[in-house]
Amino acid sequence: MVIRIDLSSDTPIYVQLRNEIVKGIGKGELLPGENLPTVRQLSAELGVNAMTVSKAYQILKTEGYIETDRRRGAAVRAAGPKGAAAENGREKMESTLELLSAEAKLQGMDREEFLRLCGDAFAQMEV
Amino acid sequence: MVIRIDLSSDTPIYVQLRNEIVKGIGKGELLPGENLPTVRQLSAELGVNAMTVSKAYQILKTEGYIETDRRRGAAVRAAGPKGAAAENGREKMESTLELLSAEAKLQGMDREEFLRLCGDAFAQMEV
Amino acid sequence: MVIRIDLSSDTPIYVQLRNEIVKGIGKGELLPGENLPTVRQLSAELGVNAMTVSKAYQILKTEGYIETDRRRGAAVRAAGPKGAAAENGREKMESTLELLSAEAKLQGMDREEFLRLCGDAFAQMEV
Amino acid sequence: MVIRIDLSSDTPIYVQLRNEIVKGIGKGELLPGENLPTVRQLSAELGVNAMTVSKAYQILKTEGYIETDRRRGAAVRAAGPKGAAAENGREKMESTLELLSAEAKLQGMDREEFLRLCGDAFAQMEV
DNA sequence: GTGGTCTAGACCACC
DNA sequence: GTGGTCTAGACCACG
Repeated sequence: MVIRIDLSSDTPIYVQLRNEIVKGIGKGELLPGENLPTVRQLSAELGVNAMTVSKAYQILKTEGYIETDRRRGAAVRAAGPKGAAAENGREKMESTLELLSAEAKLQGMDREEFLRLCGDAFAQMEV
Repeated sequence: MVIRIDLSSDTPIYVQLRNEIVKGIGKGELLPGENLPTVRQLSAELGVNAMTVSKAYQILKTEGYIETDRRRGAAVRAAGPKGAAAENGREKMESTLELLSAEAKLQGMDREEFLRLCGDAFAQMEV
Repeated sequence: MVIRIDLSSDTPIYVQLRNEIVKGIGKGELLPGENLPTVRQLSAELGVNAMTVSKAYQILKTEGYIETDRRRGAAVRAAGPKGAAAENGREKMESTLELLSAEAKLQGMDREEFLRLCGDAFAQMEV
Repeated sequence: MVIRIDLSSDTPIYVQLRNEIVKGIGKGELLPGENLPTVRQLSAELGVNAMTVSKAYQILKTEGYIETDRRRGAAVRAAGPKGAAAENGREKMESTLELLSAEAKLQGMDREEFLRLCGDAFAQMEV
């Protein structure tokens, strides 16, 4: 799986990392039960601080996307995200979609075009 | 129009403000040409510093959502956002939707449900 | 002569006014000795405060572009701008051109293209 | 690189700073990838507030002249200014040149002299 | 140590 | 009265 980080972005690196991994799981590039690279591997590969990778993993763990086994390292959780995180996610998702809708409409997009964009995004998760 | 700010959020106040106002314009709660509250009014109402509000207005101005007439204060721009901001917005929007899709799918949502959510969000802009 | 003012611009209206009139004189749309509209006429025509127009005229007068006769109002000065203003203008002009050159180059323009742009601008003054 | 600020000028300090840095990049005094002084350094050196410097940097960032890496501070962007800023710049540049031409002509400059001035300015960017 | 955010309060230009 | 600018000083997130 390819992880792309933009060091000059304003979103923190550990958040970018978290997002990229969530996308990777969603797309099936990382399968349930599959191991993630170790913190050291990934930090070396991306040229970022190990603490940054560690922080991303920790968030993914609290959100229930991954679980860590002392012996095997981090692996994608089979059961999917925990209930609590999911509920929070729902509200946040609606709020984000509301903002996105507003921006889309004000750029002249109509309902059909916006939904096509949404559908295209979701389609990437179904391959 | 009601603006709700979460002082304990990790997203900066001026970004929250910017987002709320974009939503307000999108929903038609703020009509083209309509005046926004003055910087001082809004800052007093929200209990934040005037510079914070000013910063939000300046961003909205460079994005082309509003314009400021030295005589009347800030008002919603009739022409809509500038081309430049719109182009950047497209890529960002696709990236956000990709992440949202991944999160949605991993919470067990199927395509239909996700698109319904998207449609509901956009519907708020069409009232 | 047509004067176009952008009320939502960040450059003060009286400066825009001053600039437009200088351009007008340069282009020959306002001939030496020709009368300018009265402050009241112009302020009414543009829908701006009379004091704003007055301020622009005052600047043009100190710069030596126009002169005011109590009986005839303001008129384009035959002799052109005064020496002092001209000297100041020279330095300022060089500084502005330096900035413009930098911006041009960084946008990928080459010398030839930049000079063509400069030549085109000057050509408007020679019709 | 030497940065000179005129505290008594009517153009805001952060704009002067932005302009000086753009000139510096154009002249090659600041090379692509090279680091700019930190906000605190520069603010101390110039005797202005850190926020003022920060504001200048933020503008240069949105214009695409520099980028900030959370680890190393601000650095000159290799790719040059973003397309969006470049487009706006073109119109503004033509308008400025038009005004400059008028002023030049009214000071008695002829086409040849004006173009020499323009050429001299651009030459500084080609050393 | 870096930039980013926010505050409280002051002053100014513009209209 | 409006937004814009600047200050001095504090705190925080990030890495």
